[in-house]
Amino acid sequence: MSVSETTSNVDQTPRHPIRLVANRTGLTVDLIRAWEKRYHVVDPARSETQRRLYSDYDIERLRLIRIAKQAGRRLNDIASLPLVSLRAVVSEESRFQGAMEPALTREVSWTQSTHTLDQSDLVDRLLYSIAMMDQLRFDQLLQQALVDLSLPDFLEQALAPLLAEIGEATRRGQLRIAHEHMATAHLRTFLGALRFREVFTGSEPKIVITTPTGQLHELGALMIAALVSIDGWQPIYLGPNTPADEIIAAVKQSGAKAVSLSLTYPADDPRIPLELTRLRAQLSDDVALFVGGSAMLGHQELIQRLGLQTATTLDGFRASLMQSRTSLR
Amino acid sequence: MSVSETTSNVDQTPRHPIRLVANRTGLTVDLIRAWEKRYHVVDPARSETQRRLYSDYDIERLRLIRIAKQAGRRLNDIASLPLVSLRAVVSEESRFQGAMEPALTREVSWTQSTHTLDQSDLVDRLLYSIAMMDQLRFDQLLQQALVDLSLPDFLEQALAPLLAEIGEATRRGQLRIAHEHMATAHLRTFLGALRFREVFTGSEPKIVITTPTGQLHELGALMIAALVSIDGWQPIYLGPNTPADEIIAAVKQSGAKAVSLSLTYPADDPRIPLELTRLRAQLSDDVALFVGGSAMLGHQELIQRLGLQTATTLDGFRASLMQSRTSLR
DNA sequence: ATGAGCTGGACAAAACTCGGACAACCTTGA
DNA sequence: TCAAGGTTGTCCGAGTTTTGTCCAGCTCAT
Repeated sequence: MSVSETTSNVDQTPRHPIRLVANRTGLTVDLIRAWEKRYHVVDPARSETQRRLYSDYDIERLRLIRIAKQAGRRLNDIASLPLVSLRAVVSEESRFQGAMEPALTREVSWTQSTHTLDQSDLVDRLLYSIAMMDQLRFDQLLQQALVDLSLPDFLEQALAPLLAEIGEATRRGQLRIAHEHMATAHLRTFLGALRFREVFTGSEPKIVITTPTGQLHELGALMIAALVSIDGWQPIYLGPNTPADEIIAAVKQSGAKAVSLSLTYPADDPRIPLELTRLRAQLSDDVALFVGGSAMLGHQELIQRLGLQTATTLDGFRASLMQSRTSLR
Repeated sequence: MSVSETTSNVDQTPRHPIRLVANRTGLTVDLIRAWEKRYHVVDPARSETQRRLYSDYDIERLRLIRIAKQAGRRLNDIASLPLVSLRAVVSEESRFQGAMEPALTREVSWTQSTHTLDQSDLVDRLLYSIAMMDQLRFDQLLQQALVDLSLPDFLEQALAPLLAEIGEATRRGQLRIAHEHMATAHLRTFLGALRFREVFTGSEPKIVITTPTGQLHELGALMIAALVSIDGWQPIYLGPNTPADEIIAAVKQSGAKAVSLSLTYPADDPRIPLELTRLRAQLSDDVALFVGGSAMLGHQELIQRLGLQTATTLDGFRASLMQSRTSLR
C-alpha cells in the first residue's frame, strides 16, 4: 500500500514553533499543548530555552487527528495511532470503506451536526464580504471554512451553495458584475491552490479534467480536480473549453485512466452532444468518462446511449471514481 | 559560484535610507534597527555621516522575514538564513494557506540551493515539461525558479519569455492546444497563488487590476497583481473581461487609488478605445490609470490623448506606480 | 532651528512555559 | 429522566523568554 511509503516521506526534523503549527493545523496553541499533556499525541523536541519544536511529521499527525476528531472520534482512541492508521481512519471517514482497525470499529457519534446550522451563516458572510468588495475578508472566510470543514464538505456545503447564491444575487441585481468578477477570480485562485495540498509521488493514476468546447466556466472542473487529488488521483487539469480531439491527445500522452468533464453553461449548446460522442468513440474502452455539472441533466439520453458515468453529487462522483480505480488493478 | 550568482539577482548596492525601507517593508524604523542590533538580520552600509544605507537585497530580506514571522517563525530561527533559504521558507508557507491535506513534495533546502539555472535553459526545461505533459515537473520547475530568482526577475526573465515561447511553439505546431491549455491553466493557478505570499494589513493603497471587455487573457493582469503586492499595494483583482462601468464601480466602492489594465489579444479590438475613453472620463483625476501588455503598442495616440500611464517593462511599471504612491500622501 | 537619524539602554507587551481548574458536553447506568 | 462520571476545550496565574517600542543625548540635514 502506498500509505507506508508516504510515512517515511514525512520529515521528522524538529523545526517549527508552536505558533506556526497552530496556524497550519487550525488548532489553538492551548489545545495543542493540552493534547500533548493528556494523550501524548505528539512529543515535540525542545529548543535550548524549552520552546517546543515540531516536525512536519508532528504537524501531519495533528492535522489528521483534528479531522478524525471532528468526524466524531474520541481522542483516546486515536491519539496513539501511528500515522499510517490515522490516514486510514481519516480517508475512510471522508467516505470510503476499507479495513478498519478492530479497535476503531466502535460507533461514531454523529449527534453533533452543528456544522449544517452554521452553513447558511457562512454563505451569508461570504456573500457580504463580496458585496463589500473586501477581498481580504473573503479570503479569510474561505480559509477559515476550509479549516472547519473537510475538503469534500467545504466544496459541497460551502462552495456550491455560495456559487449558486452569487449567481442568484447577481441576477437579482444585488451584486454587480464587478462583484461577481472579483469573487469568481478569487475562487479560481483559491480552488486552483487546493489541488496542491496533496503530495504526488507520480505513481497515482491520472485523470484528465476539463470542460468541453463552448463551456467556459471552470470552477466546477477545479472542484473536481481538488476533490480527486485527496483520493489519490493525479489530475491533469486542462482548464476550460478544450476540444474533444485535444482531450483525446492529452489522455493518450499522459496515459490517463479517466476523464472528467464539467457542464454548466450554456446547457443546450449543440456542440455538447457532438463532442461527447466523438470523445467516447475515440477513447479506448478502459478509460472511464465522467460527466458532471448542472447542465448534465439535460443530456440524460445521450449519456445513457454513450454509457457515460455520471454523478449528481460530489460524493457520488467520488464513489464511482473509487470504483473505477479499483477496477484498474 | 551558485551563491554569488543567485544573490546577484538582487541589486546589492546600498542606496536606500532607512525611512524608505520602512515604508516599503511595512516595518517601523525602530524595529528595523532592533532586528539589526539583536539578530543581524541585515548589515547595511553607512554613509559618510553614519546613516544606514540599504540595498534592494536588504529590502527583500526584510520583507521575507516579516512574512515568515507572520507565519509563526521565530526571529532567531530565520534571521541568519541566506536569501534563497528565506524564499524557500516563505514559499513553503504559501502552500499551506489554511489547514489541509499533507504536503512536503519538495525537499525544502533549509540550507542552500546548490544549482542555478541559466535563464534560457530554464525556459527550455519548462517547455519540455509542458511538451511531456508533466504537470508535476512543470510545477516543480516553476517553484524552484521562484526560489532562485526574485519575483520581478522571475516574472520578467522566466515567465514572460516562457509565455512567448509557448505561443510560438503552439503556432508552429510543436505543442498541441492541449499542451497550451494545460500550461495556461497551471500558470493561472501558480500566479494566482503568488499574490498571497504577502501579508496585507488592510492599510495599503488599493489598485484595481483587470482586463477590459473583449480581452480574455488574464495572465498579464495576474503578473501585475503579484508584482504590486510586494511593493505595498493591495490588488483588487477582477479577472479578465470587465466592462468599463464595472471597473468604475469597483474603484469607487473599494476606494482604489489606481487601475491597471492589461491588453494582449486581440490587439485591434474596436472596443478598446471606447472602454479606455469611458474609463478615463468617469474616473476621478486622482486615480492613476495604467495600461500595459503587448497590445498597448497599437494605441499610442489614444493613450497620449487620454493621458494614461504606460510602461513597457515591469520595472518601468513598478517605478511609475511607486511614483504615484508617494504622491498620495 | 527643527526634524530626522544614530547609539545604548530601559521598559513593557506579547508569547511561551507549566500546573491546575473549570464548565460544557457526552456517555452510561440506575 | 436524572445523577455520576468521563471527555475535552478553554482559561488562569506565575515565572521565563522573546520582541516591539520608547527615551536621552547626541550628530547631522535642510
